[in-house]
Amino acid sequence: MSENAGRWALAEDADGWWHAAPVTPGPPTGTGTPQGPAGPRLRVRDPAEAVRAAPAGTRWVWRSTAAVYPRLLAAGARVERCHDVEDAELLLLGHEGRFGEPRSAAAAWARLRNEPVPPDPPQRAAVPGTQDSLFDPQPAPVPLDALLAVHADQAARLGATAHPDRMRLLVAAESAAFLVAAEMNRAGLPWRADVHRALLTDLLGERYGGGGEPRRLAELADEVSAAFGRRVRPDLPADVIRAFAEAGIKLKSTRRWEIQELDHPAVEPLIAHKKLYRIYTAHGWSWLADWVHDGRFRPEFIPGGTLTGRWITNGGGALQIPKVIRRAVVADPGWRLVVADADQMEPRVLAAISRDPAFMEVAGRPEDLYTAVSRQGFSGDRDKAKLAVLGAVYGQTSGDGLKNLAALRRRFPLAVAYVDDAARAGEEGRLVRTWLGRTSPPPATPADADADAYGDGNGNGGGEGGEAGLPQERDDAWTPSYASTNTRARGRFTRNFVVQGSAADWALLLLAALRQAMAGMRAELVFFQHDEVIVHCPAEEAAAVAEAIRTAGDRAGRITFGDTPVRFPFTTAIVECYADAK
DNA sequence: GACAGACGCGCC
DNA sequence: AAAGGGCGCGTCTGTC
Repeated sequence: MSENAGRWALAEDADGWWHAAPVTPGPPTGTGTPQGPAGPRLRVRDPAEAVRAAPAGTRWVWRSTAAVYPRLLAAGARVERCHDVEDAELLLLGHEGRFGEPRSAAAAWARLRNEPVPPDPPQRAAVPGTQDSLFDPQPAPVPLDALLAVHADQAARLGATAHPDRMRLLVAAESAAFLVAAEMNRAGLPWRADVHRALLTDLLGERYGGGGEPRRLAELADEVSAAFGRRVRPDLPADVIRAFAEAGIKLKSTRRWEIQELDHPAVEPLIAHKKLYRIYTAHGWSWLADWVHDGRFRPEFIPGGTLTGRWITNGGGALQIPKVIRRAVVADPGWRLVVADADQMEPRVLAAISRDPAFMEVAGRPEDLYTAVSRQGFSGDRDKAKLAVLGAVYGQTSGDGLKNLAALRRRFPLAVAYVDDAARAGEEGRLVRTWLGRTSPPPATPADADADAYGDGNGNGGGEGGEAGLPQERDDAWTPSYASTNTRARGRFTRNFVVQGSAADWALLLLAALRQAMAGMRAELVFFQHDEVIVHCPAEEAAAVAEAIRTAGDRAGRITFGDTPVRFPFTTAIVECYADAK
């Protein structure tokens, strides 16, 4: 993760030639003046040739890692580091309060020259079985000189942020994350289709006619109907609510937690049906046919896809694999899965960012964090302590959590004040940032939302009564209760944003550190889910990988948050099957 | 037939 | 016990 290795820029032209050149080192000019090439330019058909021509450790400046790096990987050209111009632009625009402006390299280049700014190309849905990248496959090419100019401009803007070192770290770490994502997309998660099929038949029964409704689902639907005395489709919420109403039970929804307390014979088969129907539709036979090929499940991982910086996956619902389905994730013969889950990641991050001395002390002990908290004002009740911490992070509004929250506030005043401050900022329409500088979007403005409880008082968002003379008819929307509901929701969002987002910051550094540590191994990162990684490796590498993960966790903590006593331990399992990890 | 939104539920 | 944060995605439903 050193910054001293030198940079090369790489760009494709409209004719499919690739141009590469070293970037002049030195301080950013701050004036948008292009940093010129420091050496001869390469013009090649295959971008991997450029990578091989540059020194090892070069940081590659390119438009989009997702667009370029899969091609390099296919040609066997791994790179150590990069600067993803379009991701950097997204982060910088957010930091500058310009959320929503186009983030493409072409747009950034146009802004530099005061020319019309092209909108970003629409995102395409993932196509099963392909490795297509997120954006339009044929974006407007950006010449190498334009790329250099945008890169120089970004360097200057990074220097002008609230904490330049942190923001530069965020950009570098998320660029590294795009490298990790491309490599994970290429590797795929080992997936035994035969195990999955056996599992489905075991849970759902045979399919009528080989491809029809599974027997067990039909039986449960019949049981539900029998309990109501008429035909009821359990997969139609309106039908279920009507049926309960006929039985004298009024329901607001058919959510499980609302139904499972009812005293009615339909409840048990209905809930069983919900569970199995979900598996059938979301991870059943058709999912298998769409997403698993040649023993691998290949979702498209997208770093920073959420507002808070958490990753998303495109296609296949990779971050929502039901626990029961994890039985199908099996290492290759002679290989292992190292499954590592960061212990209480978000509370530890809150300790690190709030600098609450008592909370940092608790988060630095080599034990379960909630148990440690429970001895501080919770009489050793771990569940209560956990609810209090989660209530603070999520913005609990009612229930026992509030009472527990008061105890938490007495023992850890700075930690609670940190999230309370973030909530107040949100309620007042201000922006908040993660530790490294990812910035929350502004509240919705009257022009682009049905209703808006903020925006007045600071002139932000206008108040001209809507656009094009279209007054917003929302007579039910502007009542005080509506406004305060929206305001509080905004506060809960920003409260959670600083913690969830700073945790996502840390996770980027974790992945970068782990990738670096595993560079000489055959081990491959194959899965990442917020606070959990899976590495697929030869059995003889498993112990070293587990140790590398432990080291990377604390190293990521120090790099992200500076000198802190807070530890970031993992629960790690070396298994052949993912389902055996918990 | 395409599309948008609501719903519900899987994960963290 | 009940309800707060972030998502993806399949289904249904209403609309054009």
